[in-house]
Amino acid sequence: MLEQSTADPLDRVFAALSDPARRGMVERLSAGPASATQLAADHTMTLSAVVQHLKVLEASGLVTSHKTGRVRTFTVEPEALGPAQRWIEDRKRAWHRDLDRLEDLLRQQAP
Amino acid sequence: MLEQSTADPLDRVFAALSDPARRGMVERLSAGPASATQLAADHTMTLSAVVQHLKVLEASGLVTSHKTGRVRTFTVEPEALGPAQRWIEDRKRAWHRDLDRLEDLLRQQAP
DNA sequence: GGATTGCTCAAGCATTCGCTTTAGTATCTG
DNA sequence: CAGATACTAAAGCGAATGCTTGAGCAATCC
Repeated sequence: MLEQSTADPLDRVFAALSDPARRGMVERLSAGPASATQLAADHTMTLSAVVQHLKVLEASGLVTSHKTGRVRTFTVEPEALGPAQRWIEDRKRAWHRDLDRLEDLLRQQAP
Repeated sequence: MLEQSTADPLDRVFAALSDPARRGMVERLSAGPASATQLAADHTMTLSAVVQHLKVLEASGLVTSHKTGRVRTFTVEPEALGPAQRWIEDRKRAWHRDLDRLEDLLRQQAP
């Protein structure tokens, strides 16, 4: 059994995106796949730290990776953004629905 | 001078959304404003804890609040979701752009 | 075969997070 | 005025985060 932790995938996606370094890596990867060392070149921190960030991204599903020889190549997985995007859109929709209902009430109250 | 911390607003919005309790509060507030105690009723944790979550949400700009008498009322601020939504959409766009470019290359290579 | 490269693993450490408990301070209610 | 109510502020604590350093190991280069 793969210990997949009980957390909502949304938790992991939003948490992954809350770090500027990780967002940077996703941005970089949206322009095409890259290796860990290539990704590390953009940052001042250790390769070790970069790899740890990449693990967080992979755990969230935002990127996948496969190893060929000694280099591990990372690819962005835009599908994983879907739930987050949908959650945000749902909030906006719900809010507008509420606004409209309020307007109706006001219109009835003071016609 | 208001000590506003140097973090990117995106950091704070995504971080705020990474907690299910806080997302729950935003969902609740999308249906209309509510007080701290009303919001606390939905959760098993202390009012104190709920208030701390609400502070995080307010610091991110996702909600605002104003106090009348002894009750503080919270309102959702859907505008604050804009940057996050845009960031996500930009990623998807960038990725598709890259895909298209790749297809072009393949088409040229093997016509 | 020996050095270099690209990553992996584990330990350690300071900081931040998510909570609780405790102790207030206004505000409203009877 | 005596509660009860609605929050506020602060201290404390265990767990999670974001790093670093150091040590290793397989793939590649000369």
